[in-house]
Amino acid sequence: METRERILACAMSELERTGIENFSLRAVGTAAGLTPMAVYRHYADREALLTAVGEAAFAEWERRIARIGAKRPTAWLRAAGRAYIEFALDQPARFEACFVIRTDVERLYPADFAAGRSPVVTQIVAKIVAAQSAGEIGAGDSLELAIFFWAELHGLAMLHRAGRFAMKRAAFLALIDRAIDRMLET
Amino acid sequence: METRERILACAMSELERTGIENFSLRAVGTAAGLTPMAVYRHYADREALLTAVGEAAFAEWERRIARIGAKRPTAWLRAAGRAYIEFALDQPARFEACFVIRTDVERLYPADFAAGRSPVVTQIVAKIVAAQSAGEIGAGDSLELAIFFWAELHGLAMLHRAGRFAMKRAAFLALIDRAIDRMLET
DNA sequence: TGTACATCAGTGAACGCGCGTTCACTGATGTAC
DNA sequence: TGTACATCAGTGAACGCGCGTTCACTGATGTAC
Repeated sequence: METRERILACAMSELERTGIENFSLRAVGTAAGLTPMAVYRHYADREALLTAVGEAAFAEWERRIARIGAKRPTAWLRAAGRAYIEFALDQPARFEACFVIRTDVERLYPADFAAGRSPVVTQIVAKIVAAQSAGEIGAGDSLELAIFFWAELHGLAMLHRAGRFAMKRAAFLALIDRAIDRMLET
Repeated sequence: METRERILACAMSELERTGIENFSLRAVGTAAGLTPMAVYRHYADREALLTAVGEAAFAEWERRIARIGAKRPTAWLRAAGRAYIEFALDQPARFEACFVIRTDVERLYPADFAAGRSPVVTQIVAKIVAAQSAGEIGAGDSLELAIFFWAELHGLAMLHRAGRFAMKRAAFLALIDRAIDRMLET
């Protein structure tokens, strides 16, 4: 059904336009060239639509990670960190849907990650272990290092979203690179 | 004016109860034992009330920092990091008002911090410089180290808020302590 | 090939809700003479 | 000491708004015989 996907696409762009707190099912319908009520033909209600949006956003995030070509563990980690920030800068509402909003499907630290239920975190941990074996980064619980790595980037992204950085994009990305360098050099 | 302060106190607790996205001037008025309209006698509008709430929240944050007794720079930094997380855990809406919401008064990196316009960040930078002089932490741009320090804690707090940690308070605080240790040991 | 019927995407009016805000007002308290 | 008046905190009704959702419906398309 083509309409269903058009509604989803409009929902994504509405989300980027207005932010989650002003996300309106009616506006999505109108944006899709439909009566607001037609949306109900394809999604049970507002919440079902938001769930679909969240899943699509997460798929985009995983695509960004899959695109990373770097082979060396530290190079891969650098690229992944940068990808996280670029996702936050370029598609803030999708980023928010993935990493800021509470849902019922998010994976929990430490159990879900230790069990490999998050493909991305599992990759991060694997790269950290590989880098440790190669003596490129210091010792330490790899899962814990992964969450600290994630947290620092998440914090920088969130502070940026909160308007705390008066820097152009390039300067901010350079700052990010230095943050990653510092984390990996230990 | 006693009523004005009662309204502000009710606004704070309403904010903690409902979150910023459901914050309602009418509910505040009712909570204060007044007609919603009476609020207008004391605050120009919803936005003015929210601004007052933000200022009060920030004052509470500064009070938490002022309470730190530690003298050694690294001990002070540890205490400050822990205070940040405890603020986030104990008073999430106040934390959000201080560090998540965009306002027009937030200080910007790097200019405002370099100019000392944020008392807390200025203290953090001073402690980092002192710790560096004492050879307790490694070299590096002290302002940049301060923002990285802040960012990692902020990220951990935000991920916790997003429901990513399945840990009891004590275990989470222990994790925070290890994160701080790691940052300071470089 | 033509007719009868089922399916189903989309419509349009209407609902109740909570919101921020306005407005004219009441009624107690304080002040001036 | 008593009266007239101003001040001002608080009231209550009403406004318009956008929201999610319901409901009975229309009308095009596909299918069965």
